[in-house]
Amino acid sequence: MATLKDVARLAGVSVKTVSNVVNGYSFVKPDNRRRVEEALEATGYRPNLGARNLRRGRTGFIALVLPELSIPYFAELAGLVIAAAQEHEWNVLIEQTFGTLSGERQALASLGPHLVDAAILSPEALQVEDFQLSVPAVLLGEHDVEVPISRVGIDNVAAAMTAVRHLISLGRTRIAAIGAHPQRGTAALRLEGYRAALEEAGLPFVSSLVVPAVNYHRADGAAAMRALLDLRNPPDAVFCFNDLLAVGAMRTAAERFVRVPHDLAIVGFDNNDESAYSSPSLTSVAPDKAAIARAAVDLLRQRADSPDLALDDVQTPFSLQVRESTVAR
Amino acid sequence: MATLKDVARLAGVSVKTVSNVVNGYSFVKPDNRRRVEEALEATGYRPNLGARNLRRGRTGFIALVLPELSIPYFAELAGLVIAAAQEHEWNVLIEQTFGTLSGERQALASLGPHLVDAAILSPEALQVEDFQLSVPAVLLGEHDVEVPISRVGIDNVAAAMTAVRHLISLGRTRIAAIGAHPQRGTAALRLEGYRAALEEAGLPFVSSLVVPAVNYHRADGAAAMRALLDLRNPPDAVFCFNDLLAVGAMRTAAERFVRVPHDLAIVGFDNNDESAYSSPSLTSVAPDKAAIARAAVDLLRQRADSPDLALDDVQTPFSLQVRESTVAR
DNA sequence: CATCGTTGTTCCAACGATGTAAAGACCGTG
DNA sequence: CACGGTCTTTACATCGTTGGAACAACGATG
Repeated sequence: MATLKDVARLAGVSVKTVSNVVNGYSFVKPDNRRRVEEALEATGYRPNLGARNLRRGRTGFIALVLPELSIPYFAELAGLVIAAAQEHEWNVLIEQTFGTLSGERQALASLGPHLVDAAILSPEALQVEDFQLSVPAVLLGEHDVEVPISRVGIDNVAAAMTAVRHLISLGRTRIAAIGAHPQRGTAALRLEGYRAALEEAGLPFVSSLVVPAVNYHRADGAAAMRALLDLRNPPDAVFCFNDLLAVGAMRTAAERFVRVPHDLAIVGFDNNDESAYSSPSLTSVAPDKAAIARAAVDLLRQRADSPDLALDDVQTPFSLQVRESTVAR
Repeated sequence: MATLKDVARLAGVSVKTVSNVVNGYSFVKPDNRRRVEEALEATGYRPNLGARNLRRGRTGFIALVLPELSIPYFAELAGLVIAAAQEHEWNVLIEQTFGTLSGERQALASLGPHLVDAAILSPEALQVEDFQLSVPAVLLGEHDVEVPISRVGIDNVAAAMTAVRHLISLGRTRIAAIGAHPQRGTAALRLEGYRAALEEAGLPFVSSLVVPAVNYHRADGAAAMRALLDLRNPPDAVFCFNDLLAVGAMRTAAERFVRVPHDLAIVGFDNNDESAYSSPSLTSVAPDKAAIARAAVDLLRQRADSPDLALDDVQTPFSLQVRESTVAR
């Protein structure tokens, strides 16, 4: 592999001059520039990023800390983050925490400043005291605890209200919620939105219609739905806190011969790609994932360049994708 | 951020002694070792990976080049590769090619030896002449062209035969195939297996029942299924070359009121997580993704340590997950 | 023609870690 | 107590790059 030295020898100039050409420094004689460029071409020179970053004090990487890539929402988001990072000449390092506190702590611990320039975090269990980071970071999604980190995400309360209002507008009155979770900040906010929409419509808040979910996997949605259908007075609609839960719920409904959407309307959250193709297709709250990815990376780029910018809180847009899983009674 | 120098000063020893302690060199006096360890603890020292790798000539990264993270198969695989790489102290850099030749060439070009120690490739369009790599690499999946690179994957012909034999054993006789593709090596192999299974059973090969797919997305499966249902004599079973195509096909069937599995049995390929939760759930060829990830990383570790090991071709196991989408006539 | 500013180039040091060689400490032995 | 051999530590160079200072060349200016 060719180094600057090799190129310099071939072009008959100093190493620094080659470096200047590579980095687009203006004052290089046309003649030398040509010779250097020819030598670069001839040797197929590619800068050694390790060395460059050692010298510059940057690494060229950002970390993306998320629960699990096998969860479609995070996979889709990761793809978008990678694309957005590329435009800032950043490479993305993905760390999976599997949603556990220890996994998250471990991921954070490995985020020394020599490994990454910045980090995008999507934690589920972290405590306030864990957020002692040595690099600029941004939190994806809202959390109910106050942490000294910038955030990017949608307004979860408003989004949940939109979903539940939609169900109410269809004449549904016994609306369940799947996905309550004592630790998750977003869960608390979505529950708050659910509650607010019910209240607004004068519907009672029935605690037996609120089902927790340990994880947010399909199996958890299926189990929660079983519990709901076993109630003496089952719901006529369900608001699921993510699409996987909704898919699980739909599966249980099908097994129990409960007709979706007629007997049971279902709304999900995240608008996964798969949700447009289920039968029936799933109505879902659709955060603008590309906007989230872009905003997060942009925010980090700014913080990486000037570290003491104030905290920011970027609200990205969302919409409600109405599909077959919700119709009027 | 503390460096070896800081630790050395604090412990009252030379930089190299600290380095020796950090790297587990045996001959350090207990007394010094203790002092160094205390100093390491006190300063919270973490090695600068850039510098270490510059010196050692390795980067600590491997590349995972794949079409798109939003495709569940690759997302699941990526998660497993990351986990497997972690055990070898490798970080994974994901590059998306979006299945285009230019995207793949670009990804390959960026794989200089100073960026990554090795690479895992999942190409779709690359030509033989593109495989001039400067780092050890392994190809995921089989390809019909011969390339001088080690491979890891299942036996696609056998897997396809297993799927089609299953349909035949259920009494299906007009079996379609969705996913033919002129460029993709795996497509050719799966088609070969499809053909072989038909022949073995004495069933005719009907070319109108073989539908190509440009991409392997859900929409392509839906479109292909529409074409099949428009035939004068539509199929009673479909073998889809991946689960996304199968999900699309199921969706079209539902829209057209074709009953799956009774009127139409469907088999997919990849066994995505979502396939267990569709209604009906999807029978699918299930490659052992964890085994693939592990084998690929292990193989690269060996090649990284001793670069001139011979080419290898690891066959990983697969099974057929029979679910609701296939029953006897 | 001495001086100056501009332009272009080179030399040197540094980023933080590690391999090498050599020096130093320490032991037992003759 | 000099010697050799085994531990233990250190100084130094080095990986490939870039920032800064120094230097060199140049025409223009007074």
